[in-house]
Amino acid sequence: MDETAGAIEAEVAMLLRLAGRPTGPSSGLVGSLDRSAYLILRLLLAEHSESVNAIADHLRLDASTVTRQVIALETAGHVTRRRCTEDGRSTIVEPTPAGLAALDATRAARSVVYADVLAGWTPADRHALATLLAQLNSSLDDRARRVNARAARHPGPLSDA
Amino acid sequence: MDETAGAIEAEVAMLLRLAGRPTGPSSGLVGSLDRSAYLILRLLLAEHSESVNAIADHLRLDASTVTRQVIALETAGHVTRRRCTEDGRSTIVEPTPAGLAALDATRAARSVVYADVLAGWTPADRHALATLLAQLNSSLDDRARRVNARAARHPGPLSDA
DNA sequence: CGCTTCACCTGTATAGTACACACATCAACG
DNA sequence: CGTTGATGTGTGTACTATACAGGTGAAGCG
Repeated sequence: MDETAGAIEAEVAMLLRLAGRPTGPSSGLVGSLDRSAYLILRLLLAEHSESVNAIADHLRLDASTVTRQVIALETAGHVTRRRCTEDGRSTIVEPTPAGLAALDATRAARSVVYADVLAGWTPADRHALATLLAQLNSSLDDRARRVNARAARHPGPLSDA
Repeated sequence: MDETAGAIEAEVAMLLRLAGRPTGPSSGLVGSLDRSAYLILRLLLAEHSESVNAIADHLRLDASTVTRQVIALETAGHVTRRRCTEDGRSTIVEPTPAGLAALDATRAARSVVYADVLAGWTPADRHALATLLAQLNSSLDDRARRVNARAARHPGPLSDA
């Protein structure tokens, strides 16, 4: 019944290989933001400001990973960090104008790449793919949250396949 | 006109984050093949035997990376390596029965995960996603080959956006 | 106050990858 | 045949992105 599940899994695995190194010198994206910086700035564009923890939650990343990435973004001048006045434990991360400009440039560069990749596609197929990918991301995120919640209740080794 | 290109790019970037760590203890895929081993064995199942270079080409990986992964697979007993008798430079990689069994187990485990992820989907949407992902992979592969060919002719720094 | 929880940061480890280079082999040519 | 160049593989090294464990300081609760 779910032969499509296996097929989709296989395609995703291959997609990770093909699209998974979008940064690095051989990708044609030199000088732009790497994927994590890109996703963080996209989030900050939508939310204006977020704590490190909130970013980690949105991106399903470890907070320590986000800490380093945010520090790198700050060093690059793309975000500012400050202690939250209401809760001195939190760090508020906000994008700078330069960061938003870099986001825009990166988005434009990547759109060009994908416009090239999708050059032969019909508008209907493009639209369908965009919709289904969004749906897939939502489903993957749902599952990650379910698994996380279960792991928190049963801190033993995972065996959920 | 190609606003969908940007949307697809954004969804792919997010998908890479959500699906990109499928191995590791928190994925529920402990004990299975990692993604590269999985893709190599899938290729060997289809082709029966391949040289290191051929694998690298199929997977768009550096040959040195494939060398290491094939050695790891050999150590794990999942493939055999031998010098090609016709061309002593080439190494012929062949799957072992144990390797094919591991591939099957991994495929099953991953199918279960994706069956779970896709549980709420209509068959039509699943089918459409599988088809469009295959199409996307094909388009990405095409572009990678085009870019590669161009880089080989103009060995300077890339600037193709 | 003292204990616990929380948010963050730092240290360390790992996977996966590429690039530069070394080595062996083949192929072609004189 | 020996030299020369191309090709396939393997090795040394480095880098990125990530997670997990542990430390530090702030908040909150009794």
